Amino acid sequence: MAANSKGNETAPDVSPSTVSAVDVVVAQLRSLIADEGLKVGDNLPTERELCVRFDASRNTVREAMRILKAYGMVEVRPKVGATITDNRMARAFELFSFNTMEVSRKSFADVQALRDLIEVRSADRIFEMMRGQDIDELRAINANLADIRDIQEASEVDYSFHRRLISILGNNAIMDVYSVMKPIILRIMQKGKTRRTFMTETYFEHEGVIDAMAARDRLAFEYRLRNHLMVGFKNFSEEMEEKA
Amino acid sequence: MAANSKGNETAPDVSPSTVSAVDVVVAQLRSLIADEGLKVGDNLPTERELCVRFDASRNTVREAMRILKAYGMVEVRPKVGATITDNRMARAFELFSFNTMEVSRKSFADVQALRDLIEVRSADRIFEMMRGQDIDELRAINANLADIRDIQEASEVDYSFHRRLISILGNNAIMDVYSVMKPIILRIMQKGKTRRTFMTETYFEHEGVIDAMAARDRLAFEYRLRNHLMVGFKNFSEEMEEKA
DNA sequence: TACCAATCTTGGTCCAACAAATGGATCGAC
DNA sequence: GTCGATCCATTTGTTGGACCAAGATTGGTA
Repeated sequence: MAANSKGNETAPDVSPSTVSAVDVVVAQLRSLIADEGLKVGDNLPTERELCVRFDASRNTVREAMRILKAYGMVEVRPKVGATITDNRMARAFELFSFNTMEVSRKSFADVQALRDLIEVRSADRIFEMMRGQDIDELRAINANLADIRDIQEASEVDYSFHRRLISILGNNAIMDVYSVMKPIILRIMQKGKTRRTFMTETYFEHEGVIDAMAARDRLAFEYRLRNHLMVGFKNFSEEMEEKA
Repeated sequence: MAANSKGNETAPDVSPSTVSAVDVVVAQLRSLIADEGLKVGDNLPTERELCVRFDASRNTVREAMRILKAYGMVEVRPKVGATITDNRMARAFELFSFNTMEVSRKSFADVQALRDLIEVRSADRIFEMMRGQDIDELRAINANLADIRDIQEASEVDYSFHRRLISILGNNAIMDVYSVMKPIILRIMQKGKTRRTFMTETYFEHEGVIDAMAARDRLAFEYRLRNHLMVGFKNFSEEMEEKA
């Protein structure tokens, strides 16, 4: 058993002020997983065993475990222990499920600017890559806006439309970025809108974008798409104003 | 199947993880933030005050705080306390980055395309936002290429240059994306280059970009920067060919 | 063999204490 | 009076220990 410890092993180096014991344990746990070649489904040692192995108190180990749990890397069950999982994606979405805490205004603005970059400024490449099937599917997706039952569903359709649009680029990195931003994008879409707004304005704006694509009119595409994005952000800003 | 056990009737079903005390505190913290209308920058009560307010032990409060910290919702400093932040997007991207360890050739191409989008296609905004200090700092960073000792160090400087460049946009989402892509970007930069290449070609290409900024010549900026990115990727592609 | 109870294990929670860091107050010098 | 150094109190960081509840294990019994 680790006696008094406290002094810890002989490793005074590094800047100790910025590195907390919990962070060290987190790093050690990562190393442990990597070194042991642990895969999803395997179990970590018990908390008490980790204490002696890392020479840390149980509370410290538990706080480190909380971090891994929050990251969706492990799943802890009483009596069973910590099982390695890979729910990081789901966690990423949960980050924004805290509807109690509003996503900051700047976050919205930044995301919207990035969307403009991705969707509008790559218009040339979209036009270069797009096929007839892309346009057909976009129309099919947009048609779903007629049947939406609530805002939530509408924003999902809206998101699908834009996701399908950039999928034309065939760029996985961009798709990944879009996936991560999805929770925020959904919120932007929902802000200041009603079910009716989606079924009319949003629908027609999308149609306009598709029409521009079908006509291979790049300038119209850019103009309408950018305008569409701006409208969404304007709605959002107004609602923020009212709240304040 | 998992032994049902738990003869208890009418279990609240959903939320299988049983409501642990930590989860309760997390929920209470969320309510607290919402009810008090706390914004980014505000401070939460001290741990001990939260203990009495939520009737929980300090360990429980701390574990709950670890979760919020891991989610990028609060930032805790000794003596200062927990300050509300909104780094959730950065966390989301971090989580996501773990999945992209498998870097295929297409991944490189996709990342490079995204870099083109971010750096070159936002030239107008860069020119709109940039100040004299930005140019000075870019020159200072690029000057470091003269002292680099190895490829690793050189690529770090190279990355810093580009990161500083896009920081002019003042867009956190874009900065987060760039941070996530850093490992891949570094590999792209290192491919097909030598220490000498960095000290000569890369250095002068960067200087050319800075000169264009100083002269407020946007077309030259776009041309040189895009060319710079293409050169880097061309080197990379050639080395990939040889290896294959 | 099948079932059931006692026991062990393990995560969940709490407590008390000390260390380290830092913001703020106090006090002194110029 | 202003500035700076020093001291103090507060707060987070960490530790070790304790107990509990429930699942897992074991062993006994029918």
